[in-house]
Amino acid sequence: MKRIADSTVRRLSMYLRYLEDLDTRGQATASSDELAHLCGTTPAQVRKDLSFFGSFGKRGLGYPVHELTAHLREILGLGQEWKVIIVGAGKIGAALANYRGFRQRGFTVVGVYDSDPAKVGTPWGASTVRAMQDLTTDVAREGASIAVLAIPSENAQAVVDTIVGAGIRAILNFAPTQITVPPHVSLKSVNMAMELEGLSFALTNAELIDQGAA
Amino acid sequence: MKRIADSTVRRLSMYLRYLEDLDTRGQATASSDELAHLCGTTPAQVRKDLSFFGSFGKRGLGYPVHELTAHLREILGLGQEWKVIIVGAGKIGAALANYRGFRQRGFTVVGVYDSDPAKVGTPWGASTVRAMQDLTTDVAREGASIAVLAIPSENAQAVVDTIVGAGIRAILNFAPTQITVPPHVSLKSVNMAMELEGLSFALTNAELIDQGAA
DNA sequence: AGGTGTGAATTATTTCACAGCG
DNA sequence: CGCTGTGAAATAATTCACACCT
Repeated sequence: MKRIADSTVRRLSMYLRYLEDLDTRGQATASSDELAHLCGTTPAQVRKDLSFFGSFGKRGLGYPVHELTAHLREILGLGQEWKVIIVGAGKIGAALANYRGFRQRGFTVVGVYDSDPAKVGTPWGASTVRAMQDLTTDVAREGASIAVLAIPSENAQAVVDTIVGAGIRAILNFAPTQITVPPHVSLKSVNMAMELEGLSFALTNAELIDQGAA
Repeated sequence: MKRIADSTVRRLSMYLRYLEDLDTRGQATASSDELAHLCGTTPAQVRKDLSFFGSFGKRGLGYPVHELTAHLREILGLGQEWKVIIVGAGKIGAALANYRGFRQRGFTVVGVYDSDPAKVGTPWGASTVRAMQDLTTDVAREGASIAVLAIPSENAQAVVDTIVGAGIRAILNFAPTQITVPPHVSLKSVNMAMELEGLSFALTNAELIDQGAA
């Protein structure tokens, strides 16, 4: 079976985002052309992306919005609730916990952890910050499978080893450092410094840039 | 002149990150092999990336750490101070303003803006949150060239038009929506929902995934 | 007509492999 | 030697273009 590229998955996520909009507005069908325009890609790309997973469209008509929305949710695995822990009770952790889209898409934060004893026990939304020592048993009890890592780089790898040992199978890493995970664990990293430096590069070397957008 | 891919620039940023570490530790040279290992890429990739910009290495020896660090900083445009405004005085804005790497790499926040009258005037670090109406004249006076957009999707495009009109030439967008900018403006988007959904997809379709890492 | 689905062509990116220099 | 720099080869991603359905 053919492998799906990361870039494809990101676009699926974007299609879903806009299809939901269209669905709410009651639009029945959308063409690859319209979807491409909304998402800043090309009609051929839209059709190719979707065709990996089936034939959802009707020739001459376009894609049924409501139906395709459901399909994409299924494909992306959003048909279930995902339990998420946040490791690191700092500003980034707070921003994420607050993030509306989080809950909206079926991601539930079941615990926030910090290694700083001063933070442990302080209120955090409806709950309180917990100690790292509790993490392993909590994850097992709650059945959390995703962790958001919002900690400094210093001992990021040690923390990763702990949470992987606890049974976490996917990690969204905000620490600006390279971490490694076993093959059965998925890892995505978001690196602010890298993005900012990309902009700095673009401003400095306008003529060398691939394209102006992202 | 050959165009530089975005992926290349991201790796340069990563090389810099680790070269700085090595430099601090007093290591004089580093081979493409060592660098690749630290950054999770391949030696050939490291050499190809660097060779776009010059011949920095010595055959049989490797790359001079201190010198290459300086070169990369220059290439990435980090030789100067970049003035940054943050639009949206919420949690994400706060997390970013707080981010150490920000200042460290020569990015200075010169203003924080919000359209909510209740937030305008409230303290923000050493400064206070300012009104959107002040943005255009402030940007011109301060010479800010980068904006971080940490606002809801609703009227993101209108805000973009305003800040582009004010003279901002690079935008880091955290709003989970597609925005368009004129060709002379650089845009990078970070989309939490997309990352999370990528993990959800990976957990759901383990066998379809391109690779386990990022 | 109007718009999907898809093999084929194109373009971009990564990896190979080796000549050549210190 | 050891390791860079780089064309050439391999792979991956995107775009084209058109047969085909409604």
